[in-house]
Amino acid sequence: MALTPLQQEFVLHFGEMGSRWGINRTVGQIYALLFLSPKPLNAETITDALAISRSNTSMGLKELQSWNLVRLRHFPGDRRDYFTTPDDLWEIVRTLVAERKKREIDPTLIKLRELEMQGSAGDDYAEARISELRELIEMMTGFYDEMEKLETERLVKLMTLGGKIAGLIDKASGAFPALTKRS
Amino acid sequence: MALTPLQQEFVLHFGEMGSRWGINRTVGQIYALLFLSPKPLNAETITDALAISRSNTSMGLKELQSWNLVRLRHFPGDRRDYFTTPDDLWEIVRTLVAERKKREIDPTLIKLRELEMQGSAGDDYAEARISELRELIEMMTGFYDEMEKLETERLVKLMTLGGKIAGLIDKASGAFPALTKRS
DNA sequence: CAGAAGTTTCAGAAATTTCTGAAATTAATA
DNA sequence: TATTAATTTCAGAAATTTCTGAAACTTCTG
Repeated sequence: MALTPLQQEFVLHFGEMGSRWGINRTVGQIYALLFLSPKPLNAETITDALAISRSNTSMGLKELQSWNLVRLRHFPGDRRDYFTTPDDLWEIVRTLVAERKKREIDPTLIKLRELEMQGSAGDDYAEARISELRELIEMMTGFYDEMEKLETERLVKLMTLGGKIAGLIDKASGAFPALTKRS
Repeated sequence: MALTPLQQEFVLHFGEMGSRWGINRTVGQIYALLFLSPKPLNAETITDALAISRSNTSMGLKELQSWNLVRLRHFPGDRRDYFTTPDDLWEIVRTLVAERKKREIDPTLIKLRELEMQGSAGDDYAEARISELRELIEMMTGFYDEMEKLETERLVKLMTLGGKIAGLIDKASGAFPALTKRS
């Protein structure tokens, strides 16, 4: 399968960005290719579209599956595995955020709680800083949990409220005088 | 400077997480050390606390400076550079998010716009997908820009609104019947 | 200006990650 | 059950990233 110039450039960009996103070039390219493909692709097709080894494709797909970023499909009379990305971009974003939280935040939250439990015998500053950090992360992950629960439609509304957000917050929480415009 | 067991474990954890966060072990460790230190530290002190080479410390600090994650301090009669992290954790989070956006999102947004400009001659599906992705990222970065503008106090309120958020959104945007409880 | 103190640069060494080809494994079909 | 097709595993090769020590540079001080 030869790539169109548009696909080509998109795929190469995702490959290059891969390292900044915590995945490798191949994984980025495979994902990009699937993302732009209207039909599910099998490993063989991916291998030759990207000019990589068959084993590299296999590992890349395994990695993408561990991120829940691809869906497996089958066709009657063909026993090869075919892969796609979800049509719904919001679903993709939700997965991406959930997985990054799991890998980048949760382990640290666990570690911070551990460190607080075991105490510190006189290292008061460090203990306070760790505890403050743990609280902040808990607040943010709590907020994330709420966002996660919202239907896409509400999420879109929230995101497009623009300048109205500040006022809303104030109304919802009994505005703190110093923050309101009048007085 | 010998580390307390608490500092030690925190520093090692941040070192290990470094690779998942897109920085290297040393950079993670230096940051962790500064974060827990009540006083600014100079390069020499960092070097021996972490048992790394002086040049590695220099590179790590440079990297942290490029992320705007450390502040430079000086003391009278001492011409060495001393480094700290901000006391305010919210400031740290804001910086972190801004820098990650700059490195992980902005280049892709630019690339997507480029690809849309140059068109595609018949690759309709890819073109539609790219355009949809670009729109979604624009919506999210627009929302980020709004959040970014909020004072920390309002941000905290928003994050701790809990279950009230859905109702708020509905009220603010003339609730969509299908989403409200009544009817 | 000469020397000392502090910092950065940089080429190569060390470590780590990614990728490949070959072999092994799994599963379907004859 | 033997054969074929598809996929995975894995040891080592290749590429990349990180780290170090030595040299270069910068800035201050006597």
